[in-house]
Parts: sequence; structure tokens; C-alpha cells
Amino acid sequence: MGGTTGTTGTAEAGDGAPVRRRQARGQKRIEEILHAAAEVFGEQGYDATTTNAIAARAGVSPGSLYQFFGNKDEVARALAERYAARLETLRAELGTVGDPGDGQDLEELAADVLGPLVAFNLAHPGFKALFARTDMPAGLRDAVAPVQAAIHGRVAELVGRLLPGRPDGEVARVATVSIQLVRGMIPLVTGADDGREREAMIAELHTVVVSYLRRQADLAGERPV
Amino acid sequence: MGGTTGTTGTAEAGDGAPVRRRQARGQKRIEEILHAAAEVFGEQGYDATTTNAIAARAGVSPGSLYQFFGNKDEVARALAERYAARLETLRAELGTVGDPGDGQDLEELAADVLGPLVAFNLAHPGFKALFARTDMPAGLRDAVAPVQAAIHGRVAELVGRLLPGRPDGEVARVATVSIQLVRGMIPLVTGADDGREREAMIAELHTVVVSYLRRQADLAGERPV
Amino acid sequence: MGGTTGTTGTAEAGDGAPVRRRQARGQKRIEEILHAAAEVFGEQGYDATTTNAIAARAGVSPGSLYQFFGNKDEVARALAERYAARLETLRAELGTVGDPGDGQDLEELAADVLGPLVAFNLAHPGFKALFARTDMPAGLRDAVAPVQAAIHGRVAELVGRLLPGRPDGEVARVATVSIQLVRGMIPLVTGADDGREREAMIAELHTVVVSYLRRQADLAGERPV
Amino acid sequence: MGGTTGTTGTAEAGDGAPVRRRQARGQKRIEEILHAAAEVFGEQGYDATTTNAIAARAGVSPGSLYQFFGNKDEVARALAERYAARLETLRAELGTVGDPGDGQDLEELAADVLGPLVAFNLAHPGFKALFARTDMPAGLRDAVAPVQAAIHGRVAELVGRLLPGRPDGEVARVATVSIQLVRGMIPLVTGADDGREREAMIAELHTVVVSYLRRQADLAGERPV
DNA sequence: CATGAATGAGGGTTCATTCAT
DNA sequence: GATGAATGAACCCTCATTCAT
Repeated sequence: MGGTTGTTGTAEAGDGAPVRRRQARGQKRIEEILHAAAEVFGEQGYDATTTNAIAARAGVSPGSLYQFFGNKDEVARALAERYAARLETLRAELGTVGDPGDGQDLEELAADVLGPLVAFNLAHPGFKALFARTDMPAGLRDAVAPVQAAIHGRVAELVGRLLPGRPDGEVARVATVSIQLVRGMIPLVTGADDGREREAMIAELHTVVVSYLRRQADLAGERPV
Repeated sequence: MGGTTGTTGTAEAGDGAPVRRRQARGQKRIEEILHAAAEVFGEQGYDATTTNAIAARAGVSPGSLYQFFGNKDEVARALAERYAARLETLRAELGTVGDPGDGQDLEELAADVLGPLVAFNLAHPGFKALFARTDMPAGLRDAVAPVQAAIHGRVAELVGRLLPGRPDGEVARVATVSIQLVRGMIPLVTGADDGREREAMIAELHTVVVSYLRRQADLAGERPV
Repeated sequence: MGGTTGTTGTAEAGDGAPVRRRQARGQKRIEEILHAAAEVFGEQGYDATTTNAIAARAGVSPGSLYQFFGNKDEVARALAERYAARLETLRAELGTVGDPGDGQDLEELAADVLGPLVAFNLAHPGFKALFARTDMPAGLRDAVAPVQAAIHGRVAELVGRLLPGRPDGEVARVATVSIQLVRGMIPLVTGADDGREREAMIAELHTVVVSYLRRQADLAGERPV
Repeated sequence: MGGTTGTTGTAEAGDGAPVRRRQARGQKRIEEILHAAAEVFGEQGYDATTTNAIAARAGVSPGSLYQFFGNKDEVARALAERYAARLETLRAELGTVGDPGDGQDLEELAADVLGPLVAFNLAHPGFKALFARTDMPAGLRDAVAPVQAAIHGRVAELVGRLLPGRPDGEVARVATVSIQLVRGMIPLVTGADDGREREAMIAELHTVVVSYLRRQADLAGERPV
């Protein structure tokens, strides 16, 4: 996706600038709507959120929302993709997460991944409304599925390095479980009333993930595939 | 009345039998409605489930449903209580779960508790629609809150025995986390496509819970409060 | 209906007594239902009153209510007739209301009629729900129409004596107006918060009716038809 | 709108015109809905009127109605306020109604007030459905209460001039009774089948009100407070 | 593209009425 | 006759979505 601007423009000759401006304005609108959606999803949950509420929060008319998004689920999908992109940016900024090997490294790895992830969740209250639900309505499931898959790919990569030699299926499963653990714990973190309880829950999250993965690593050692 | 059993028992009044039969019918209806609700909740999720859908599935008119339940939330509440009662029965049938001490016992304890719990979830598809959601709409939250509290109490009891000497707050937290771990993992189990994957997920669930709790027990040993 | 039991019974030979007892029981049920209906109509108004509420208040099942009354309107009709009968009894007990002639008599006549009428309304809170409404839903209108007609006949009789020589149409109109005046004023009487205000409103009612009828009598004198 | 009448006014923003036009459309819709409501209220009565019926009569969807009115009661309230405003306009157009003193003036005063009032009722069939009911369901009562109070204030003002020196409480009562007399008589006027009967009823209404108020004025003279 | 009024199917709920027991 | 659970049409209201301006 780098800088390949290639042939994307269907703009007519001579008026590239207005088109771009219009596109830019459209992009701004989209941004505003998604921002509003994140807020309302975070406050009310996905099902209870109405498209009109999103539009109102964005200071935009309902019709405008439907100019950019075909329906409610597409708003969710776009927001999910937005989150995915930011997570990707996050990951990129972290640089190369160390080649995990022993327990010590595991702790660090977990800290490196979970820390920003928790921060991300706290910074983006709408995130968990889309991702942290364990049972999803059909529309939402379809909307976030691709993003889920991308996240799963990333995590599987890390887990694969942690458990070298394990069959892909098992790696995938461990990745799935790891994600689910985080997903399940996040509400306990974001829902904590005071900072002390929140810190404690964050520590529990680390404990859960680390002890699970360490056990997996140990098992890998025990039964040399 | 008296001894007038002569005729077929179409007695007008004074006999408890018709009342009992009618109550029995009402109870049966309630059962049918809750059964249908469990199904539909399980299939569609709580929000997407309509009271008319529940009634239709139960082979009953909407008005009939409202004869027994004041509104949708009350159906959920009643179902939650039903589940709580069955869980309690389950627990009672298990007898006294052993006094946990070392790691070996912990494995057994986990197996004793998680095994039936998983079986219960598989047998009752509606259960997770009420309990496994991490973010709940207000109505549902209120409906299941008492039952959640009861479950938490049970688990805290077990955890307390596992981590003697720990302050109540920490025990409560470990219990909360443990429940949440199960809650988060259950969809992976029930959602598994084939039996092999399901078995694997059940194993992961055990691993997750045991490694977490063992780590907690070790910590308890390390830092003698 | 004195003692004319003549040939009313379709009872089969030999079991007249049970039938009568059953009829008596039915009559008692009817009485209870109408009593309950009067109460609930008085408290909630006609439209807001549900047949189930009436049945419940009567300590009877909805089905039982429909055993005696084909629908809600018929309950109203029966109640209206009951009220009419009691009003008739009232009138009969009053004996012959004096031959009205001059103003003095008019005052007395009004007092004789209005006093018991007000008392009746205060004693029967359901009465005004059926009669004091100035605009009625179709069902209720049909239900009370015959009784209204009967009342109108009685009043027209009195007015006719008060305004001798007036054409029937005018007498009927004065009767209609008189009834409407009472009908309109009754809520002010029954709705009065304290006794003092109520007494004042009763006085106003007298003033209204008397001044209207006296004016009519005067007019009768002025323009000798 | 400034002077920019050039193009057809499809300006994107900054111009008040589209907004105004849209508001005008909204106002028109409100008007249509209230007009329809008045009709249906007039035909069916308040309780029997459904919001869908109002919407249909207005040639509008149910959702549209709820865009302007939060619920059925608010429609009634808005209609009541509309009526109040028109009555006020009516009163203003009448100019200063003469300082009433003797009987002659009273006749004129009554004619000045009652004439337009009757005309208003005949022109607005929904009016009596909201105001002429003597017993109201809770929702309607709340909806029209403020308007009732305003009307009462106006009438009390007139009555106060008619009965100088009377305590406020008595003036208020006479006003209440006067209003109630009109309220009770209006259905006889609007419900009249033919014009002749209607005229006669209007005459009766005058007679009723005038004879009542004259009697009150006489009483005031008799017992000089 | 923006607007926001308009749509209308559908949701939860009520209640007059029926009917199996 | 008595019962009360059962019925289901209809009500009020919501909200995802459309469309004239």
C-alpha cells in the first residue's frame, strides 16, 4: 500500500484539485462519523447504538452518514478497520519485538504487547464494543471478521516464534486463546472504578497471559513434537 | 368436597386437583417459554431476540408470554435463575469438592468444576447469551446481576480455600478473573465446529485456569502476607 | 315487577328450586360484577377500565363476567339500567313532587329533585362515569341511551308541569338542557376537595338550575304561546 | 435572503432560505397533523383516537407524527395550545369588552363572549373533545391543564368586573361554574341535527349563562359583603 | 454531496374476548 | 356455570433507511 497512488483517480482533466478537496472533505466527514461512532458504541454498546445517534454526535445528518456507509454494520466495519490500522501502527512503532525464547523474554514480550494494547483500549472506548464481545450479532460478526483475522495473524506470528516447531493448527489455537483471554479481561480493566483496581486488573491480565503461554512453552519442551 | 368422588371429578370447587392441574399447566407453559427463550437467545443473542419470536418458538401467543413474564427482561431473569438453580444442583451433586492444597489437587479441582460447567454450557445453548457477554445492555445486566453475584460467591469460596490467608479483596478479584476466563473461553468451546477442535479448546480452558490459579497459589507462597 | 312470577320459568318440572337457586346465584354474581364495575368505572373512567379489572375487583374470573355480559358495553348498559332503577326508586320514595307553580315552589321542587340526585351521585361514584360524560365513545353512548331517554322522560314530565302550555318540543329542550346542566355540574360537586367547597358547588348547582328554570317560566308568561 | 435571487437558490450553505423553507415545511406538517388530530378527536373522542389514525388522516406516516410529537398526549397538548392561542386572538379581536354593570350590559357581554365561542366550537370540531369532557384521563388532563387555567383566568377577570367586591374565591367559583355551563352545553349545540335546533340551543346557552350570572349579581347586591 | 423530514416495517406490550378443562 | 390460561389483533412507539430539496 506504500505510495502506490497509481491510477486510482477517475478525476476529469483540469479539476483534480476540487476533487481532491472534496475527497478531503469527505474523508473528514468519515473521520468525524467514525469518531462519533466509537464514542456512542463505547457508551451504549453496539446494539443499543442508533445510526441517528451516531450522526447527531458527529454533527451530521443521517443522510450524510448513509452517503459514506451503506448501513450500520458498515460503520462498524470501517471503525474496526480503523482500529486495526492504528493497532498496526502501534505495532510498527514498537519496532521488532524481541525473539522470544525463555521465560524472562516472555514476560517482556507480554509487557511489550499488552501494555500498549491496554493503553489502546483505555484510549479508545469504542474498541471493546466491537472486539471484546464474545458473542456477536451476525452483522457485527461479519463486519469485524476480517479485522479479527488480521489480528489473529499477527498474534499467531508471535506465538509461532514462542512455540517453534508446533504445528500450525496448535499455534493458531494458542493465538486464538490468547486473544480471547485479552478480550475477556479487557472489560475488567476498562470497567474498573478506580485506578488502583484497574492497575490490579492489568496485573492479573499479565499473569493470566504469561502463565498460560509459559505453560504452553513448557509443554512444547516436554513433548518434542 | 366430602366423599363425592362418584362422578368423574368435574367438581365445581373445593377440590385442590383442578387448581393443581392448572398450576401444573402454567408451570409447563413457563417451562416451554423459557426453553424457547434459551434456544432463541442462544441462536440470535439477547438483543436480536424478540418476545414474539420466543412466543412463536414456544408455540404460544405473545399474550401468553406476557401472562407469565412482565417483559423481555423478566424472561431473561427467570431463565438466569433457572440456570443458577441447575448449576447449584450440579454443584450439590458433585458433593464436597476436595480441600485444595497442592498442584495435583488443583488439577483435580479444576477438572471437577470445569468439566460439568462445560457440559452444562454445551447442554444449554442459551446460557452463554445471558452470562458470557462481557458488555451487557442495562436490562440484561440487571436481570442477571443477582445470579452473577451468587456464582461469584461460590467461586470466591473455592478460591478462598485455594489461597488461604489472602485478603478478601484479592480473593474476590481472583474469583472474578477466573469466572471471566471461563466466560471468555466458553464461546471457543461451544463454537467449535467439530469434536476434535472442541476437545482441544476444553483442554485449553483447563490449561488457562489451572496455570492462572497455580501462579496465584505460588505467589501466595512467595510473598507471605 | 312486584310478585308477577307467572310463566317466566322455563324450568323443567320438579327442580324449580335448584334453578331458582342457580338463578339466584347468577343474580348475586351479576350484582357483584356490577358493583365492581361501578367502582372501577368511578376510579378509572370508562375507557381506562378493563374488563379484567372489573372481574378481578369482583373476585370473579374474566370468563365468568362474559357469562353474564356479552362485552364491556353490556356491562355499562346493565349498570346504567341499575342506576336508572335506583333513581326510579328514589323518585318513587319522594312521593308526588308538588305541582309547581310559582317561584317558591320551584325552589322546593329543585331542592327535592337535586338533593337526592346529588346524594345519589356522591353515593355512587360510578354513576358519573357513565352519565356525566358529555362526549361518549360510541359503545357507551349506545349502552346508556335508553336510560338517558327514560331520565329525560321523567324530567320532561316535571318541566311540562312547570311550563304548562309550552309545545312539546320546547319542553323537551328545556328538559334536555336541565339534565345537561346537572350533568355538567356534578363533576364539580364530586370532584370538590373538601366539604366546604362541595357545599358551595351544590349551592351553585341549585342556583344554576333554579335561575334557568325560573327564567323559562317567566318567558312562558311573557309570550303567551 | 439578501438579494441573491439570481440562481435558483440551491446554495449549499450560508443562506437561511432553505432552512426557513424546511422549517416552513415542518410547520406545515405540524399544522396538518394537528388538523387531522382535531378531526379524529372530534369524530372518535380522545381515547378512541389512535396515533396511527391521526397520521393516516394527515396523509403522513406514524414515524412522521412522532418526529414532531413525543406521544399522543403531546399532540393533544399542542392542539390545546393552538386552540388557546386562537381563542386569545378571538378575544383580542373583540376589542375591549364593555365594563359590565347592569343587566343590559350583561346580556351584551354574554353575547359578545358566547357568540364567538360558539362559532369557534362549530368551526373546530376537535375542541370539545379536549375541553368539553368533564372527566378526563390522566394524560389528557395534564395536557390541557395549562390551557384550562388560562381560560379560567380570562373568565375570572370578566366575572370579577361583573361582581365587584366579591372575594377571590367566590369569583373563581363563579368563573368555574360559568365555564362548566358552557362546556356542558356545547355538545348540545354542536350535536344538534338541524340549524333550527342548533339556534334554539344557542339561545338556551345564553339564557343559562345570563340567568346564572344575573342571579349572582343580584345576590351580590343583596348581601353587601 | 448535505440535509433532515419522511418512511414503514416491526418491536414490545395490552386487553377484550374465547375456550378447554 | 366457573375458571383462568390462551388468544391475537391492535396499540404506541422506534429506528434503519430513503429521498426530495
